[in-house]
Amino acid sequence: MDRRQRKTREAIFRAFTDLLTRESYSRITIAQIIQEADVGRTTFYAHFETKDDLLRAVWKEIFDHVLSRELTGEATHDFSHEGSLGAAVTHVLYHLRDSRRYLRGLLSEGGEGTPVLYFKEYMAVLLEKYVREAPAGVPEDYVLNHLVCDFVETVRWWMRHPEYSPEEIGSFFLTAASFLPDPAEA
Amino acid sequence: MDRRQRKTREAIFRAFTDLLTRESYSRITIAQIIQEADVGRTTFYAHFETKDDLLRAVWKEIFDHVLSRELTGEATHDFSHEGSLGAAVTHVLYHLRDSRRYLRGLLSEGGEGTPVLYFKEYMAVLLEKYVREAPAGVPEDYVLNHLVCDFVETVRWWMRHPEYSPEEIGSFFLTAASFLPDPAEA
DNA sequence: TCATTACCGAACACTCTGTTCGGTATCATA
DNA sequence: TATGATACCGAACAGAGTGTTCGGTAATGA
Repeated sequence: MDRRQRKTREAIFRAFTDLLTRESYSRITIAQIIQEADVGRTTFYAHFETKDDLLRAVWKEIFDHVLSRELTGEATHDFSHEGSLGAAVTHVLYHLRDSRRYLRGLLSEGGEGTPVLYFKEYMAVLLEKYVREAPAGVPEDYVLNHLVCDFVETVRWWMRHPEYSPEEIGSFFLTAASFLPDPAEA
Repeated sequence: MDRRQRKTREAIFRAFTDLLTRESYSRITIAQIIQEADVGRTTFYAHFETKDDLLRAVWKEIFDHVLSRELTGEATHDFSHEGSLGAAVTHVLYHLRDSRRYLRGLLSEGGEGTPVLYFKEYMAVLLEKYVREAPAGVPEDYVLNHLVCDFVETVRWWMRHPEYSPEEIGSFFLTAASFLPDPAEA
């Protein structure tokens, strides 16, 4: 990739995440981004089709990190329970904490606007395998949807209460969410 | 209230809810509303400050109905367990089903205006009193927030699966949500 | 060196919002 | 029935934002 392209792309990313620390996603304009990135309008649209496209790229980068845990040797957190739900959740939470600076701007929109959608898609894939047998009559996709939303909501709550550790937040989630294997038995 | 005002207001409401059956909230424009309502642009802004203001009014009307159950003698649904959580939830679900025609447009994707926010505010008030003691260490506002979001998410799921009855949906919610008194003991 | 390609910025067309203004129709009341 | 208040109308306007076009400049990599 051309060095110019790389630099421009990074400048846009940095500008966007910087803005997200101050403004919520929907309030950020392209004009703000290109001004902060010191990049021409045409250049922005050469890299991203829309603001939503840039958003998707940001989520992708976050979860590329999350999913490449075996590659990064940095044992920043506990892998002793590798494979268990608790470990998986905590792992994700650690990575999200690394992005907390701008994550708040992505999640602060009270509703279920676009910015949360990509997050949910990734989490659905991650949580799918941990769904235990649903109680009689409760549809399976209801359960998964329920879990994903619980997790997203937990993270959203966390952004408003950053004093808690990933482990604490993880335990809140596990305590709150039904339909999951008991942490002890997993 | 002036008859003209009443008619205009109702025309706008009807136009708005009609549009919500076809489009999601964020995609609806003022131009569409006034065209559908056959009302002048100036007139719209004489009644509502913004589109969000109209949204709030719609939610208010829904919950005015929900909260005035003792006034309406119509026993459209079961009040035998009046006061219990199960009855309260089912009651709300019945009323929401009456609005299901346009409710979907309010809950699906939402977007910038965060149409779900007002819904959550009303539900927070309704569910507050049913929160049981949270497990040790789990903050109380986390629990309430968790509950409200579970309910909203349940309704959202319902809109995509309208074949279920209010009672069934209610039981899904009660089964899924922790932090609630056991239906039997409430 | 040199063709390629990224970048630049100004201008443009388009959509949507919310306001202003002068004029018309309808209401409530005396 | 006369009259003042007020709701409504439409056209026009300012302002903000999006996404595109185009001719020119500069960096890249082979």
